[in-house]
Amino acid sequence: MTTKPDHEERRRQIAEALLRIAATDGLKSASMRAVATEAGVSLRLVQYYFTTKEGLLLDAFARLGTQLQARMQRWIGDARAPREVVTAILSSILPTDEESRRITRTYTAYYALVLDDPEVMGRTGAGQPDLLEGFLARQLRAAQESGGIDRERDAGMTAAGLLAMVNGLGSSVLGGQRDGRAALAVLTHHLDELFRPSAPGGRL
Amino acid sequence: MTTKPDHEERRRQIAEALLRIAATDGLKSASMRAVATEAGVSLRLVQYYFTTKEGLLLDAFARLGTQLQARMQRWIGDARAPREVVTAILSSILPTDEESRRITRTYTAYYALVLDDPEVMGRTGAGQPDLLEGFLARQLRAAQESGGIDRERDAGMTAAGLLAMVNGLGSSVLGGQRDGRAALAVLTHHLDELFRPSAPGGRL
DNA sequence: ACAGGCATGATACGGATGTACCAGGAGTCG
DNA sequence: CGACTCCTGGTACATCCGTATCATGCCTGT
Repeated sequence: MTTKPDHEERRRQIAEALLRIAATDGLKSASMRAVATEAGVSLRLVQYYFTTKEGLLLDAFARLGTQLQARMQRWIGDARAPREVVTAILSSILPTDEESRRITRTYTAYYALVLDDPEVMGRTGAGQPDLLEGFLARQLRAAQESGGIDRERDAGMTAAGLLAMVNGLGSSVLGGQRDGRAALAVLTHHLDELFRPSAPGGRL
Repeated sequence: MTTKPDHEERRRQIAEALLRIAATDGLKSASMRAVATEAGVSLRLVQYYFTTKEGLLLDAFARLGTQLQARMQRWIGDARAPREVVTAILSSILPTDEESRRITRTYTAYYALVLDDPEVMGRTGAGQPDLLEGFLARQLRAAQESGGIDRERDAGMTAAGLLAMVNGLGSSVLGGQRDGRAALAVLTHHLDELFRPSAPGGRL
């Protein structure tokens, strides 16, 4: 078993243990020792593969981002119509099933962490939202081109608003204010509002 | 000075010290000792007035809620028209000035805390959002009555969406993705979108 | 086959935290 | 006047954390 454990594989194993703990007991419970136990390795091993705890946190965070991105891709699937793509993107973020609940929860934990240590994460995770918002805005503009959305809407503003709304809805679900279904209902309601069938003879 | 320090006054002094620390250095930096130092009292005093740390956290949280409510009342002022009330409520939450930034930041810290200890806060802070959402929905319905908003809109859904959006915008501001002005711009854009009977006039 | 280095285990160290304990001062009421 | 109760201070204790240190094994290259 000690034969060439493939550095990367070990790192993945440990980082995912961290994420597992963060999702269930919160990030503050993810001590080095707890991660080691969860991953089934010794404390020294965790220290070896990730010299410092910050290193471990950053690496795990990057993997979390990859997981979310993969989930989004999966939800988008082969959808090509802008409305479907937009719906898929936004719905995939909402904590409706166990996976998304786990991801959202962990993301929030990291968010709280970055608020306490404002400089720790430079743009490791800060660039993502802007990219996503830009992509979303482009999809909305495409929908405008094809007549699905009123052309007078500001795509950038709408994208920002939708993303913020989904984010807020996720928080409310995690906070127990409503469940995933209700959150999804709010989202789809607003998407229906946005993609309203334009009345014949001009917009209302 | 040792004469009847008025229990309540002392508690306020200490709890506000906790909030001050939470707003600047994060909740995790708000140790008993740090709070004591910030409040200018001895550690024993903090222990005396709030037996346990959880007691202190809960008390401070209640005061934070009061502060936010007071701010909202102040922003609403003497506004009576539904649109103005709605705008005031939502804008007051957004981290645009130092006070709201402090409040939002601290609220977020508590939110992260409650995610780790799901049972600690029963409904101490869980009832508030629902009440606010109900109030907001009622204002929206009033706006529909007076013709400010399309009568076919679902007021409940809209209220939930707006609140979630403001919440998400606040997070993005705290995360450094945009500043308070930009967040306010997104909000007002959506409010303009909502409150338009049929007249597409010039925008500001 | 042997040496060198990568990988792993056990444990120690300094610091911080929440809470408990002991001791004393001040005001009040018998 | 004396005792009792409410406050306040100083400090100790047990625990957990991240990290560092020492020692040892196994694989590989030559």
